[in-house]
Amino acid sequence: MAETGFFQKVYMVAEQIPFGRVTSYGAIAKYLGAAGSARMVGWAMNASHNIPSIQAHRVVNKRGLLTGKHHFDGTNLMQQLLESEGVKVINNKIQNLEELFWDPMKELP
DNA sequence: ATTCTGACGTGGG
DNA sequence: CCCCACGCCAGAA
Repeated sequence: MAETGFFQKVYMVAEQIPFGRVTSYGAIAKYLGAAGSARMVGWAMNASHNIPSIQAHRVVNKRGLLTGKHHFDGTNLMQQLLESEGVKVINNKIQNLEELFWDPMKELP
């Protein structure tokens, strides 16, 4: 089942994000070879709503801002999930981002 | 077919 | 660090 679909890859990475860790759309995009098209990753994540295994709340923009929190069920659901994992979020922004950052290019083969 | 928007990134100030 | 402007590709009206 070598599905090379774009969102398929995004799902694969999103599901592999470790607990208490976060990554950026651009990092995933680059890992997929679509560097510069980070928006497409966000678009793929939007379609990931059908997959409960996707940890979309662990995916933020490079600044650590929870840009996609508006797409979750509630308004602060994303932040609560992150804080529940030990990630400190202040003003929709992840603190200690450099420490929590998980780079698929570096962690995944 | 055209136009705008969008879960972004980068460069410059 | 923050703010502004441009570029990326796909989808919706």
